[in-house]
Amino acid sequence: MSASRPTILDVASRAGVSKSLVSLALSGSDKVSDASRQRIERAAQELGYRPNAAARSLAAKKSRTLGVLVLDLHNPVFAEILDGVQTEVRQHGFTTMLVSGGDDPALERADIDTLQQFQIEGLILISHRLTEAMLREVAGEIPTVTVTRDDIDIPRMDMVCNDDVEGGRIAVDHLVSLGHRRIVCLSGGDNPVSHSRARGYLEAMAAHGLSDHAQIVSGGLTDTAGYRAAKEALEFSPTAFFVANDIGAMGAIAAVEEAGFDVPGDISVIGYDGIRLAGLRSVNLTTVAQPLAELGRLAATRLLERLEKPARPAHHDQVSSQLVVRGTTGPANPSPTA
Amino acid sequence: MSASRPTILDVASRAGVSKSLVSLALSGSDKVSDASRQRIERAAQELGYRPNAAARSLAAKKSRTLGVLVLDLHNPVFAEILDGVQTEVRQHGFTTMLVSGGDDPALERADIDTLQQFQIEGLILISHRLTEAMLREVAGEIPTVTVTRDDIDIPRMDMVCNDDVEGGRIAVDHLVSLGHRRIVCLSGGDNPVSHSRARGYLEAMAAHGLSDHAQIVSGGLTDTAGYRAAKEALEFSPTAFFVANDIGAMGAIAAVEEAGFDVPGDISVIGYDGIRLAGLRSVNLTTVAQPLAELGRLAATRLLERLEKPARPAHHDQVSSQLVVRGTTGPANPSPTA
DNA sequence: GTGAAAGCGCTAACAC
DNA sequence: GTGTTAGCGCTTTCAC
Repeated sequence: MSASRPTILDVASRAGVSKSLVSLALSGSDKVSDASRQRIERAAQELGYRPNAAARSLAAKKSRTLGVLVLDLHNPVFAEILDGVQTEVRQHGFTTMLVSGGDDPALERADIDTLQQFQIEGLILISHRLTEAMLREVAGEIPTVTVTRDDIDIPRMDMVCNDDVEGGRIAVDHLVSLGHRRIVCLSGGDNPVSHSRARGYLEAMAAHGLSDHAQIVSGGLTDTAGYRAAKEALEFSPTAFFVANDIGAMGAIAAVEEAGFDVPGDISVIGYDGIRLAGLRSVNLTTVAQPLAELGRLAATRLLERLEKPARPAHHDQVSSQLVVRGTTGPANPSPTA
Repeated sequence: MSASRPTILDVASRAGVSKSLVSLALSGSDKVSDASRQRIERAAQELGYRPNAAARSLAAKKSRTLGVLVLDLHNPVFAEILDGVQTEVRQHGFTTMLVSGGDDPALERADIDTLQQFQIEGLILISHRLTEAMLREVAGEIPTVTVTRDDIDIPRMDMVCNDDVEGGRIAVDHLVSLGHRRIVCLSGGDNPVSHSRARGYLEAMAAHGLSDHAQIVSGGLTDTAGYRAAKEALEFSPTAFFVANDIGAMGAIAAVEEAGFDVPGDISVIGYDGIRLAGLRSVNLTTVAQPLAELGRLAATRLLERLEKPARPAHHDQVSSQLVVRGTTGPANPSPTA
């Protein structure tokens, strides 16, 4: 470890020019002669110079960095959305700073705080833990786009979402077409995504004249939550479960099989999200698939656009899901046995 | 969006003190009178003051931020390691900056570059894509600890690893104890983890006098890689697969079942990692489980220690895995039929 | 205890 | 084209 990192000044003196020329050259300005540019680039190269983002951001008053907050790194659905975000963001020469981890709103707010201290220029929220007040506060301070959350309408905040109500309907329609009537919804708990999906479920059940059978068991968006909810929901002797997300559905299947039922022989299970994992033959989960990478790409695009035009009205994008039929749903079994 | 964020100067004038006092007070110095401290804290509060990390890092020449590079966000194994990292890092008042995404060494090097520009004080590498030259370069510039990679010994670089050779042996011992002989290793490809695990496999096969049956098919560390490798390996008519990691094992199971075989009736499958997902009844994967969170915690600890004592000799920690028997391994079936 | 002053490494006018 | 000059918001001596 040498004395200390070389600065733009070291590069300047080595190249025999002033530090401003170095700055210009390194930022790709066209008002630098080729000769100088080359000398500067060589000097930087030889010195192993690396710009100091802190200084740059301080001076330029922009960091070219976007913050991303993610609900839960354990659920691969976020990695798939992030792929889309990254692709788009990189193309525009921005960097991305990722945080995750806080389980409650306050911790999550603290995570965003960290992001803000790093002078991020915009924020992508792939989470829904923030309270409305917090969200308003954040969105008021920094260009923000939410992914997967459309419950709170804030003037200049963009939202990109899947049509979760439609998705819920798609799931129910599929199940009903297979002859199911006692369809229980294992909801993902108290958050906008889950609410919408549950609403779609309710609407579709009603549309099929099945309101009497409609039954929602509230759980969460993790595997264990799905497991528990399914266990509890078994008492309604359902022939099918519509689970709020794929990971939860995997948990639900575990509970169903543990209780001695066959999937889909006795009970069908349909998930939501369309994570790659669900496509594995060993999982083979029927699901309502969102265009995950597209969701991420769109979010990044909207945010980048807003950085250009901060005042433009909010965009509310909605993408559509698609039913992917695999092995966990099948014809209704009128009297499943344990 | 108001004029512009309040700075330490705004806080100072509102509290009627100088900016240096504010700085002192906010960093918890004891040479500030209680009266001043309170006025300052109130002012900061009222203004919604948030420190500018860029300025702070520039002035203090330290960022209190650690960089973390992760191989693949799609594999939950990294989320579980990260949990351990985060827990430890937060306790010490440090922040963590996470990057991931580059598929090849150069891109990954670029990711680290980004991290360095943000003046991270230390680096946790949960990846193994970097070439030896790159790793030396990086480790020479910044305190670095690798997790999950112990192939390159660099003077002041700490390493925390699982004993993957032992893990490989554990897997084989388990399979052999079930009567398996034609055990094929679906390796994770050309990287240190996979090499060690494969070596453990080879050693154990030899120890059991099964060297003639030893067979390694090279794949990768993703579900699809496991799937493909298994498909290919079926030609050796194995009675068991030892797969380099859990996600790969899930892919392998898919291939096995797709070919009409039963797991574990015809072919047993054992994975490696011990991700939570593997414990789901619907997956129910027998595996060699690493203490994931502990791995992360240890890495963070070592790095934090090194920041204190930059020159101390490198620590090479090794943790042990544990066999977790679940439903994908069973007694050998002498003649599996499709 | 408290304030003044000198930078940290960089960008962005502005002169030349 | 190129150099000079002010800061960006903060920490940190060093006087008082």
